[in-house]
Amino acid sequence: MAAPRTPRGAWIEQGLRALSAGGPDAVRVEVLAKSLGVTKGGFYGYFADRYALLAEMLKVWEHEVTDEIIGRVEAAGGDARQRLTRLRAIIDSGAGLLTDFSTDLAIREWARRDPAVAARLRRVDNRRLDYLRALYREFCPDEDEVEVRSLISYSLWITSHLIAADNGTRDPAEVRQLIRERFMA
Amino acid sequence: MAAPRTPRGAWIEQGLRALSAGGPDAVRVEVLAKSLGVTKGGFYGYFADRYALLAEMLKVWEHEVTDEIIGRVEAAGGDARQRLTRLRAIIDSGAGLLTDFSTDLAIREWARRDPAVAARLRRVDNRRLDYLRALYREFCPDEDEVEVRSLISYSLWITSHLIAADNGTRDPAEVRQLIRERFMA
DNA sequence: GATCATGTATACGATGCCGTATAGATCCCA
DNA sequence: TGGGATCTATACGGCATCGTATACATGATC
Repeated sequence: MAAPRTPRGAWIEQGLRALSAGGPDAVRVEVLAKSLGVTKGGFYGYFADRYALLAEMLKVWEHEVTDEIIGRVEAAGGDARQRLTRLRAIIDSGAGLLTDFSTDLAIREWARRDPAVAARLRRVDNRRLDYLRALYREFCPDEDEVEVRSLISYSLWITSHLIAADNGTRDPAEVRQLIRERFMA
Repeated sequence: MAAPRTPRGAWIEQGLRALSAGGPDAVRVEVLAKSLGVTKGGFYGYFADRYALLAEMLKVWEHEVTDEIIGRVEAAGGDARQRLTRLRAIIDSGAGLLTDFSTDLAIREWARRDPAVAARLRRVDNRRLDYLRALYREFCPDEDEVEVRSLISYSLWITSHLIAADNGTRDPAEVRQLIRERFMA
């Protein structure tokens, strides 16, 4: 059993890279092969077709951007405010292919044309919002307030990668910081 | 000079429809032709190539989603709160191909891989946020507060079409309404 | 009604990617 | 060191789309 020069995981990882950079349409078998320095010869040993790869990519992504990250935040312990801060640090560090927001956005766009992707995205959004709610609830007694803070936090994180504006009277990053401080109060 | 069965504008409109539905990669000349009940024969009389069409689409989009909408809101007059309400009504009605958020999102994703698109998107975001700031400023004296409200409003509008979550203790739409009421205060 | 500009259909070669088939290379293990 | 499993390169036919070239259709104008 020869060690694969290009194991299954390498195809998935490169696929996610391509997805992140160019959307689902950019995930082409021959293009991935080329960027892996290989021909597509081995690909069809791991995957039935291009769609099987896309499905696998989604599965890996879902796990990484929910359980994996939440696990890492929880592992270090601390109170809710500390964990919120750590969550933000991990997410914003962009460490890792999957916590990079580009992938998130590409999948959001993809979800609009593929119901299966939409279903998976809904699970991810629910899981993440549930986690935010749980954290805010620890120091915020009013349930409406918990909902408001969770939704605003999540929305601002998403749009911080999406809105390109830059000509307000304040730097957008400053404004976001201002908002965050109010919520941690 | 025969009246064109498929005038220039028809190609642009159909292009925007395709963009909205499937992203920039879905804007294919032959596909558009087919959906217009025509072959691509006439296309190259209007546009040098596929990229010329994409550029034209962007130009039309930019005008429609900024000047056009702002103009309509302003035309009807009223105080800032009334105009904010009307802006929301127009935007959420989804009336028209271009106020549909799908196009917005497709262009946002596109902007991540094309600097020219990114530049145009930045102009659009700036224009929209400037308008929001101007409205909030009319009844909100604190400039930080104006920035906070504008950014949250815009972010929530975007994510309302982007986040699929549905399992909180409140309906997401309710939560957004709650947030809006606080800002109009 | 003939002319002419303009829009349209059709045919073409080129390119990029798909999925399959087959043969060669490589490494583990006996 | 040879067998066998597994990964890889190459070649193939097929399909979609590109942009070009050319001939046909149609309606305005004289």
